[in-house]
Amino acid sequence: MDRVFRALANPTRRRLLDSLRTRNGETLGGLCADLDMTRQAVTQHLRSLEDANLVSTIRSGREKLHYLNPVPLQEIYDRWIHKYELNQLQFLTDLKKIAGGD
Amino acid sequence: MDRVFRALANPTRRRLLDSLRTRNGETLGGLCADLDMTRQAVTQHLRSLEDANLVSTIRSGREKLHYLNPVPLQEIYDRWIHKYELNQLQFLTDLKKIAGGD
DNA sequence: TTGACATGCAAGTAAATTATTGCATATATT
DNA sequence: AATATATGCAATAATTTACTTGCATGTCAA
Repeated sequence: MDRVFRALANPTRRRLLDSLRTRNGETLGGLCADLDMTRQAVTQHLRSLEDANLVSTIRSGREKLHYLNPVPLQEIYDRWIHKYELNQLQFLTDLKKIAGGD
Repeated sequence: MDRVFRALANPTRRRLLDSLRTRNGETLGGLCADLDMTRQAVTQHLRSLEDANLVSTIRSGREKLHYLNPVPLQEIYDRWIHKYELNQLQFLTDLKKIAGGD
C-alpha cells in the first residue's frame, strides 16, 4: 500500500494514469509524447507505477504496451479513505450526542 | 490536491492521521509519544499535514491541539479515485464488446 | 542486410525529503 | 521567583527522488 501512496505523490505519474484511462494499452513512445521530459525519465515513472501494481505491461514486437490496473486505487479507498469519511468518524457522532442532535 | 497526495505519501504522516482519527484534538506531545523520532521531526510532519489542510490546530495554553479534517480525503476520492472505479472505465466496456459479453 | 525506430540499461547530478541537534520562548506549577 | 513542561525556530546531515546524458540491444521495413 505504501508503494501506491508513493506512486500517486507525483503529478507526472498521476498524469500518466490519466493518459492510460483514456488510451489504455498505449506505448511508451505514445506516453512520452504528452510529457516534456526524456523518455528515460518517463520509463522510471512507469516503473514506479508498475511497482505499485497500478500499471502492467506487455511487450509487442519492438513496442511496450501499458495497461491501467485500477484495483490498488480501489483498495486505497476501501481500506483507507473509507475510514475517514465524515459519517464514519466516531468523534462526529460523539459531537452529535453532546450537542443533543438526532 | 498535490499537497494532499504528497502528505499521504509518508507512513508516519498516515499514522498521525490514524492517531487523530481515534484521538482527535490530541496535543503535539501526545502524538509524539506514539512515534520513535524526535518531537521536531513530528512537528515537521504535522506541518506537512497542515499545509495539505488535513489537520488544523489551535493553541490552548502551552499546548497545541490537533484536529483532523477529512474533507481533502473526500475530495481525493470524489475528484480523482472515483474516475478510476472499475465500472467507470471505458476500456472495460470496450473489452466486453470485443468479448461479446452482455 | 542496412538503416531507422522503439526500448533497455547505467551512471551521474540537482533538488526535495526526512530526520537530527541545539537553543529560544512561552506557559504552568510550586 | 524559580523550575519544569510544552512548543517554536534554525541549521545541518543523510537519504531519496526526479531527471539527465550516453550508449547498447532488439525489431521492423526497404
